[in-house]
Amino acid sequence: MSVDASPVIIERLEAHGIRPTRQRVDVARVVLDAPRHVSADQILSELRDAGCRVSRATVYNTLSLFCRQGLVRQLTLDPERVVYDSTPTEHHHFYMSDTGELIDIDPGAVSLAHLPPVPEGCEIDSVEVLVKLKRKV
Amino acid sequence: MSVDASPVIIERLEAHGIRPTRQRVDVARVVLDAPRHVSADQILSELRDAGCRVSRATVYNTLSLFCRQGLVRQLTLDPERVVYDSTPTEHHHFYMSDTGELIDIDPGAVSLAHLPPVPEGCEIDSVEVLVKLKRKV
DNA sequence: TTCTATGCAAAGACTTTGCATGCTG
DNA sequence: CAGCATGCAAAGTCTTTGCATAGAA
Repeated sequence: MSVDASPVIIERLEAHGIRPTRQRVDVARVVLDAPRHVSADQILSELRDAGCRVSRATVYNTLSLFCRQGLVRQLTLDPERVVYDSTPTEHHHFYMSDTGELIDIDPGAVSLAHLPPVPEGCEIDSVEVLVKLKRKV
Repeated sequence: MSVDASPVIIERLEAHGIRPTRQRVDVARVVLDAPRHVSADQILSELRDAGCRVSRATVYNTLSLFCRQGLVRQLTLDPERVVYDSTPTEHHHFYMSDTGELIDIDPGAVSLAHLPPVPEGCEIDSVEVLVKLKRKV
């Protein structure tokens, strides 16, 4: 049920050590085609709507595989809205608390002037800034 | 089963429009006594260990009430670790991804030099910085 | 007394797992 | 052919809900 051979996507999966099966390519096409933030269920619906035969379990398994291999990142800003981010590199977010909508912020657009000393024996892995927004009244 | 009258806690609940029942005071004593980050289940265990009679449902209800009334904040940095933060005012965190341990960072200790323009029709509600840490090798 | 809170168990959402079948290399 | 991926349904986790009882003002 592959709509498109998607050589770019296949290469990208292989580059991350992921064997490009039909279902994985289908999931990748939904998640990776553009920078976006999608839930597992949303991915399943989009795939089903597109006529792809994929089971729920496979979507979950595939997403966690993609996470492990660094293709996507899991974001949990709200327990009700676990979402996969197709931009796996460090960046920041605007977050609309009411709608759950997320907008990426380029890491270059934010600069941190100070940070407190890091606890003993640790080093910084990443710094993420979350800007929560509300509608102007 | 109130171990202690806890007048300070009772006043604090009342100041937030919360009627100070025994169970609520018990939950508050666990969560609010010091700055900490605890899960619902952890709270229930601590209460049970202390000999308090509280049901799981009441812990959940009480926590969501405390959230609504601005006494605590819910943090979800990891879908596996939803946690309540007893410091409801804006601040930042160090996060040990491996253990889930959280350390508060005073808002004064971080300064953001730049932020990109906020989307049309919105204004900033809060800015949160999350510094993920890993063990130094 | 009247209204709200509590407790229990059942229901619910979301995610993972076990195992047989099918596909990939 | 050997091994990994998939699908389905069942099991798990965490959280919420419904309703009768108990408690607070």
